[in-house]
Amino acid sequence: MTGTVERRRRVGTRRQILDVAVEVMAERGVAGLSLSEVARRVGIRQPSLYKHFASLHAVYDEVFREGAEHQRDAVARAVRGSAPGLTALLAAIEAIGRLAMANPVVAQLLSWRPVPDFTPSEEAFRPSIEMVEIVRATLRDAVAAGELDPAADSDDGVALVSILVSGALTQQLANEPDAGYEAGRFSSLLPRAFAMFVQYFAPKAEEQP
Amino acid sequence: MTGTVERRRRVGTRRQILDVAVEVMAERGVAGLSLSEVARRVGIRQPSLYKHFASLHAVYDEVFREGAEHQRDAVARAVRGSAPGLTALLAAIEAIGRLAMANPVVAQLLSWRPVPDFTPSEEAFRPSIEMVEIVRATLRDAVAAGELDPAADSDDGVALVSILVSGALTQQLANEPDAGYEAGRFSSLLPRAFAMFVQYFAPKAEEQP
DNA sequence: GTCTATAGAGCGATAGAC
DNA sequence: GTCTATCGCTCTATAGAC
Repeated sequence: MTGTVERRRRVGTRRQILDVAVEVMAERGVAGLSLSEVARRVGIRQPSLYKHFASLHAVYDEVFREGAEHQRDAVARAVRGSAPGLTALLAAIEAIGRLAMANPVVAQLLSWRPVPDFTPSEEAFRPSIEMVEIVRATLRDAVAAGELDPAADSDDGVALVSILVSGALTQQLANEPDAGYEAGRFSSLLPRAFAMFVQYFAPKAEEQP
Repeated sequence: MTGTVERRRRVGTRRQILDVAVEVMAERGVAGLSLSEVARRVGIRQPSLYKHFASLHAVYDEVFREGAEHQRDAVARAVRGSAPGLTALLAAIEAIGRLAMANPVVAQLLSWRPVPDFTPSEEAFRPSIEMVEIVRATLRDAVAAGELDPAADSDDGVALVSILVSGALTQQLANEPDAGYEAGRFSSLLPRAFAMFVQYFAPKAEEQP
């Protein structure tokens, strides 16, 4: 039997630092990340960490970047796997919800600002922008298909979607963080919140010519 | 001219500790509150703080309690000053929004869980429960007046309202914390989010007998 | 209710040997 | 890329004099 430390070594120290960092944040809160604690659990001395990351903020930044990438990829996958338009939009929303509840710490880092002096670098933030563009494109598709009023394809439309998603997840993470996406009192309301949005932007009577 | 420290002394040390605590949280993040820093700014030695509060958590708890009371009072005031039903509900929602943007730190303490090892005491939490009851009562009024479908007067109805409110405020606080309620890209969408809710729970065709 | 003194612990980061 | 040693700083909380 290989000891835990030994096994961990084999995965690559850098990878391991990031995983343990998320672990620590889960226990102490996102702002409670400490490189000393990470080093302790990884099984190296704290100064050795600086060979892998330039600073505490650099660790936050990389966790942010990876989290944003996963989120964008989950949305892209959900959209690709669905009929374009409203079906894809709902799939995207649910994908974000499931991912957030499976990884609450990263979700908090991405959508709140829990570490006051940390701002993600431009590079770390880029996947989030790309994700918004994907959502925007599904809104455009839904409008083109006559499923939504043209007003939905707008900055306000995207903002309203993000309000619904972040509202459900915020309430869920703050009140029942361990409930899971399906069981959660708030996260399970996401489809109904989506229905509110769809009804609000229901296309007017005129059909496309 | 009275010096700052002197003036502060006159307001009462306990009051001052709470005000400065909010100040510090605004600068360092909610989780970054430090009694040493509070004592420094108040102009007393840090051990003296313990004559006023038993611990760091006790300070958090009191900030939470006062914040929850203010929120409840703002909602009660908004409801009392409006026609019962939907008008009152919108007024309540906007009151929460304005209060949150005027006091972002307290809003974060109330609706997120930014301090991992702090949970508000039952007493501190009570005003929040009372606020929810007020909101629930306005839903009941709106249903009785035929403004909403009976389904709106339910736990899910309240949860959906809270999702809209916390979603708009979370996005606003995380992305444009200094924008103010009226100017904020997200907070200014609260009335439209409310309209989504109203339309979703529009009463069915039958009138009351 | 304020003070001094102190215990006991934590942290991020750097220098320099191997 | 790991280590030891260390700097310099932060913090919460308690004991006990006034």
